[in-house]
This record gives sequence, C-alpha cells and structure tokens, in this order.
Amino acid sequence: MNEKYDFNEIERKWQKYWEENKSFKVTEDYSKEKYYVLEMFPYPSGKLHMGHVRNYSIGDVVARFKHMSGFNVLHPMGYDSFGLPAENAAIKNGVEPAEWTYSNIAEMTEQMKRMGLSYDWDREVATCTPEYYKWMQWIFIQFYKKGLAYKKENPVNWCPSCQTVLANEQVVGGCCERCGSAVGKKNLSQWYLKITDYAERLLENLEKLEGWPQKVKTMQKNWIGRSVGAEVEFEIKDFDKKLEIFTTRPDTLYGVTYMVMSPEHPFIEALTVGTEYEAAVKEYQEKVQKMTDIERTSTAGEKTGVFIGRYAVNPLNGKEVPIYISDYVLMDYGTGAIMAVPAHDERDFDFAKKFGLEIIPVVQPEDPSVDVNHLEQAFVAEGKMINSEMFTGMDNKQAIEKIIDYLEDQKIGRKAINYKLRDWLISRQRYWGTPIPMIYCEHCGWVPEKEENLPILLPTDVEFTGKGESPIATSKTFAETVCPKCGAKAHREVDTMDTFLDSSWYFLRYCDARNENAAFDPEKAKYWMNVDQYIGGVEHAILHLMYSRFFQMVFYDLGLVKDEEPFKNLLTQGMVIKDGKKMSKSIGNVVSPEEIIGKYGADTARLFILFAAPPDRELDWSDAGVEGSYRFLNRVYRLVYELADQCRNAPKNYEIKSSADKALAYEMNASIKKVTEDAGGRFMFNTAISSIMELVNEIYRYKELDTLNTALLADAVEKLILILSPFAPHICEEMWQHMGHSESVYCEAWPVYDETALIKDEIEIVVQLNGKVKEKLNIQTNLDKTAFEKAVMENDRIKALLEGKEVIKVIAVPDKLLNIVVK
RNA sequence: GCGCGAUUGGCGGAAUUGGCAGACGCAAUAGACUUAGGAUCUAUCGGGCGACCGUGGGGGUUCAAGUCCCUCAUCGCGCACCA
Repeated sequence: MNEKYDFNEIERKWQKYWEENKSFKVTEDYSKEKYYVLEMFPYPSGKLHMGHVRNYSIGDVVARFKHMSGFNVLHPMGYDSFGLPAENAAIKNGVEPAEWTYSNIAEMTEQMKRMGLSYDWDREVATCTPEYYKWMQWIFIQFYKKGLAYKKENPVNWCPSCQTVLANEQVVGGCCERCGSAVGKKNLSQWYLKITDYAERLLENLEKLEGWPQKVKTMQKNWIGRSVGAEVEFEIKDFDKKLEIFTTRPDTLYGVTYMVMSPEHPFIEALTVGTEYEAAVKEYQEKVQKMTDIERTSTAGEKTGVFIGRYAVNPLNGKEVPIYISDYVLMDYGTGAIMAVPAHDERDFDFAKKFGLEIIPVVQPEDPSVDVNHLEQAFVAEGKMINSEMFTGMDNKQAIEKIIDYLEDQKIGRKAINYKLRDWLISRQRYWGTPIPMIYCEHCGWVPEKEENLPILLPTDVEFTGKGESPIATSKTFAETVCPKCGAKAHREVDTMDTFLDSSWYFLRYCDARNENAAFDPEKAKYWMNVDQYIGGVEHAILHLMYSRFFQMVFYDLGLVKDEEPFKNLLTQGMVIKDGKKMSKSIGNVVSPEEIIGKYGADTARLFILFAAPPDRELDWSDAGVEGSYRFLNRVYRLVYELADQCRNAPKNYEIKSSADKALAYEMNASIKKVTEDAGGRFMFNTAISSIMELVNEIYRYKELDTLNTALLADAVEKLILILSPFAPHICEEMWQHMGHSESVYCEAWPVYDETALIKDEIEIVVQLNGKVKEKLNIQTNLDKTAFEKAVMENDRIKALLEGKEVIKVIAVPDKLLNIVVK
C-alpha cells in the first residue's frame, strides 16, 4: 500500500485478482441459501451511461452485501443484443449487425469490469447468439403447441420510419416508442401471443407482489384495464344479425337514445350498401382511416360521426333508436359498438348535444340541486333509478345486478368482463432478431420446425434496404424448405420476433446459461428462482415486466418453474439528471462514466452515485459532490495507512474502559447496524454511507487521544473496511490486505454488531413545556415511566422552570422526552 | 380530464412507529500549516438582537405534526374518447 491513494493502480490490481481467482463464480450449492440479484441487462449500444452505472452500482452493493452475509449469490450480466440499431448501422455503414454488436459487447464488458462489478461472467448471455435464440425458438414452439401463438390479419400499428409493426405497448402517445415517428395503421398478417388468456392472472397476482413499488403495479393494472359489465344484444331493424354491445352500466339501459358503431365495424357495409347513406358513411370511414392516432387524440372531445340510416331496438322496452358511426368508438375494445346513454355518459352527452339527440335520465341524483331533466353535463354518479319500468326506485348499483339477471333470463345478454390488454403482436419485418421457427405448407398450413432442427439460423446472404419487408426475404436460401409434416415444398416465415421476447426469460437462462440440451434445467431454476431482487428503470414498468411475468406463468403451466411470478422484489431506480434536466447530447449536459472513472476511479464513482440520493429518486449529478466522495475515500485511506502498523500488532481482545472507548464502540456498532439495515433491507445506500462517514469521523477523533485502546481501534478500523467494501470494493481490498489479511475482503463474513454496546447509561432527553423544548437533561436510561418522570421533575432546573406554574398533565416518554402541560 | 408521486437551509439530502427538524455531504466564511494551496487540519454555517419564528399555502386532530385528516397551489410521471 502506497502512501498516496493511487486508485488506478489499486483498481487494476484487484480487478485482475478477482478475475484470476474467479472470485465471483457461483455454482448451485443446495446446502446454502441462495440469493438472486439481477440488474436489467443492457442493449449493447457501445458505451455505458450514468443510468447503467447507477443501476449496476446498486445491484453490486446488494450482491456483495448478501455474499458477505453468507448467501450463495447469483449475480449475472448479459446483453439484450438483438434490435434495430445494429441493423441501422448495417444500412448506414455497411457493417454486419453481428460484427457491430459483438464489438459493442466487448467494449461494454470491458467498462463493466472497470467498475469492479461482481458478476459471474461465465454465465453471460447475449440474446443474439444461436446458443440463446435456439431456445427462444424452442420456447416459441412450446407456446404454439399450447395454442398461445397464432397468426392473423389485422390492422396493426406501423412505424413508417422503423419500417416495422409495433406492439400496442410500443406505441406511446401515438408515436413509436423507439424513434418518435407518428404511428399509422396497416393491414398485415402477423404472429400474436395470446397474453389476453393470462389477463386475469396477471392482474390478480399483482396483489401478491408485495416487494414491488405501488406505482408499477398501478401502471400494470391500468394497462390490463379490467372492467366488469354486461354484453347486451340489440336487434337491428330489417337486418338479420344482432348488434352486440358491451357496457359497464347496464343500469342505464332505459336511457339509451342511440347506438354508435366503430367506423371499422364489419356490419357497416351490409347495413348501408345501396342506401342513400352509403356515400356519407364511406367518406367518414375513409377519413378516419387516414388519421394517425395523434390526429385522432388531438381532436378528442370534439365529436364527429354520421347516421347510417338504420335503427336498433332496445331489448328492454322495444324503443327504436338511430345507429351512428363515430371514431370515439374503438373497434378493438369491447365489441366495437356501444349503446349511448347521453344522460349518464360524458362522451355520449357531447355527441348527443352536437347531433341534437334525445337525452333521457334514468338515475336520479341525490343532490337536489341537479335538475335531471335539464342536465348541463352527464350525471355519472350514483343515485336512484327512474324511468326504468320495474327497476324504478332501486339504487342504481343494485339495479346493475338485477338487470344483468333479467338479461340472462331473457337470453338477450350476459355478465361480461372486458380488458384493455390486447394480444401481443410479435412479428417484426426486420433482420436482427430471432427467426420465427414456423413453416408454411400449402397442404398443412403453418407448421412449427422440428425441434431437432433448431436453431433456425439467421441467413447472412441478405440485403439491408431499410424497406418495408424483412431483409431475410432477400436471402436466396433461407425461405425454401420442406414441410416438417408432409415433406412437400414449403417456405419459412421471414419475419423475426420482437426483441421483448428475448428479454422475457433471460433471467431463467442465467440459472443454467451454458446448457446445450434445454433452455434451462428446471432443477437449477428451482434452486435459483425467483429473482430475490430485480433492479432497473421504471421505463420498463409495463412492457418488459409484464411480458416477463406472462412468460413465467406459461413456464409455470408447463411445469418448468415453481413460481408463477419471476421477480419477488423490484427496485425501480430514478433517473440520473444534471442541472435539473435529463442528460442529453442536445443539451450538452452528458457526463461520461469513462471520464469520471478515469479522473477519480470506479470506487469514487460508485460511492458518489449511491450517496447522492436514495436509489428510487432522481439523482442530480454534481461534480463537486464527486469531489466530496473522492475526498472521503482519501480520508479513509490516510487513516488506514497511518494506523495499520499499530493495528496489526494490537491484541485481539479488549475491554471498554474510558468514555471515549465507549463512544467509539458505540459508533462502530451503530454504523454496522445502520449499514446492515440500510444496505440489506431498506436499500437506502445514502444513509448507510453517511453512517460510515460518521464512524470515520469518530475514529479520527479517537486516534488523537493520549491514551488509546489499540485493540479497540484496530477492531473499529477493520469493521470500517468491511462495511465500506460493498460500496468501494477495490480500495477496501487494498486496505484489508494492508491490515495483514491474505483473504479477499469479499470472502469475509459481514460483521455482527453488539447490541449491548448500543445501550447508553445516560442519555440526553428533552423537557418540553406545552410542547415547546425548554431544557435538555442527561437522564439515566431504561427507567420506567414513573421513575423517569420523577427523575426529571426532581431536577433543580426543571423545578425552576415550573416556578409559579400549575402543572396540569405530564407526558413521559422514557429515554426520549417529557412534556409538561402547564397553565 | 383521471390516477399516482413529490414539495424540508444557498444545494443534494436525513428524521424507519406522531416525540429535539436540518444527520451526512456539497458550497460558503474565518483561521492554522505552507514558498504556494484547488491538499490537509480547526471553527462557524435556517431566520431573528431577542422573546421567538421556521418542513409549498390555508384549516383541523393531538400533550406533541415534516409525519395523520381536509383543502388549495406548483412541479414531475403514468394513462388518456376503454363504453
């Protein structure tokens, strides 16, 4: 150990040591309790950004802490390495996507190693390797066999810039989640996964996820969007099919004054062909089809639509009502048609006002100031039923049940549950993804490839044009094959899978990353799963986290895993910002991890990022703050350098004699306790570090004393190194070695604190008069209420304080405070 | 519009169960050491001369409120014609 803290030399030295000694390699040890800590694996864009550094620093503290606490820790890392940027690089610079990707992976791995992260690199996965996507294809086939994968033609979200379709989840505010272009619609035949079959379980299980942030659970709940109501059949006059609608308010059936169908509704053609309304209807349909989602939502509230010249019959009272089409009714929710009750629905109210339609109230508000016959806006609250024949007079909530019963009796409707969640569109017209292992045969239809023929390798004889069709279609050899079932000439699917499939099971692959015979060994998965702590950005709250839950449930149903849920605890880390803004190239406020590590070292970077804010909050980058963390590490280093000789020669056992001894022993144990709780359970690394700082300050005070208990001092210094080591591992290894240890600090046991050292004989308590602090006294600890009150009240200063006052009440909280209520 | 979450010194933040508001750090000020200091050490550091006042504003519950309840404001995030 040099006199000066040379982080460069120290960090290289210990990174080499860990690598050579395979310090972080982990195997299944069924005799030991496991702990699986996982950080969301990155897309290999080339360089780490501060968000990665924060994510991995948090995970590394947890991993190192749990390892020292005796757990068999699985802490893996890998790359979500399929995806568009690689292909765009190919189009732009002519580099092979594989080459571009693997060189980025190499660079990022190097950067992660420079950070001193405790990953078991032997378990690294990259989703773009045939070893990985072989099993992705196998999984797809299992889904297909279970009836969970199907192909169908549908209007789909189409990103004109990425030239591919998008899942609903990937359309944010009408724009492509990736590139921000306005998303349009296109009719295409595509592969889907039946996630809607799991809607109820995905929703129900959210309750059980106690270790998840409420925010994420709420977001998923809203996304699944369950609503309970009824399906009701309306006859259409002079038409042989019935119009089915979904409503959450069957109690308002008597208030129906018109119907609205989505412009895409399949009946419309037959209902209008050859009529005087046909032209206007067609015109409206075309207008709506041309609009992008943004245009549609930008005019939300302003209702448009046309009457189609037809009438529907209310099944409860036989009333005939006109049928309209309007874009406020969506084809892909419910049945694509609604019953309109303008009195009790805001949208219907707006529409009725605009088109001069009748408004019939059927729920009487309790508030007498609302005139139900002259509504200014829709009345959507609860009340008593009116104008509803035999249901009149009931509470409307009760009427919902009664009317559903009646509908079911009459066979004109039924109770129904609807979800916003749609099936997951997984086809992508791109190259750099897992080929969908399906073959189309003219005789047999779609047939999965034989499992022994997997993986279906990505062809390399392709052209990257960036145009509408999958580049795989340009391969001369890929598509041509024979039907696995009948042997006839057949052709392969040329689309690839959405990369979100790859990341929906990587946490299982880590359990058994090198397995060549299975996606993972269920026995190993049973040992490691589930993930005890998952850490990543909140931007994955819906997409990745819900897809992964879906996959896990399917695996559960296939008997491959023992739990329905993959992630026991979830920590969503906050963003790293600078000057109050998100770091971005255009603002020019980006701080590069490389630069910081080069200037101060990885330990400083890690320490600062953990100290500056609690992990789930935004972190405002501060250059001065980094200096502070650097100064702190230097301060610790100097302390150990100065005291090491003394400490090495100190005896092991000691007695606490002086009050200074007691103070140091107290601080040492208090710090261990605090760090144990904050790093191990509460995940408040900022306060953990601040308590380590307090210990350092206390040791600095102590070492200046004339009479020292060197054994105690040595103990304090060693404990300090141990509890600091998960945060700043390199410097701690160096100091630990300098203290005379040959074993890596990573392999040491986490220190246990001594509860008795935390008990003080005397404590400063507060005396309040009418809730205001007036005096502070040193009082013996551990007294009961009466003795505590007596001890305080008999104090001369308190007696003086109470001079001439009448004591009305005394509230005693032993070891804390005494509040005297006086007049 | 609906649903979350936040708001504490000059700044980042602490206060875990209702019990001393401001731990720890940054910045700042003064001093020491020094040829020098952007190193290190020591001290001060919410406001007010003070009684006291202070956790976004107003109200409430309580012996006691940053913490619980009501209400308003601002900022951030999510969803957004979901029948």
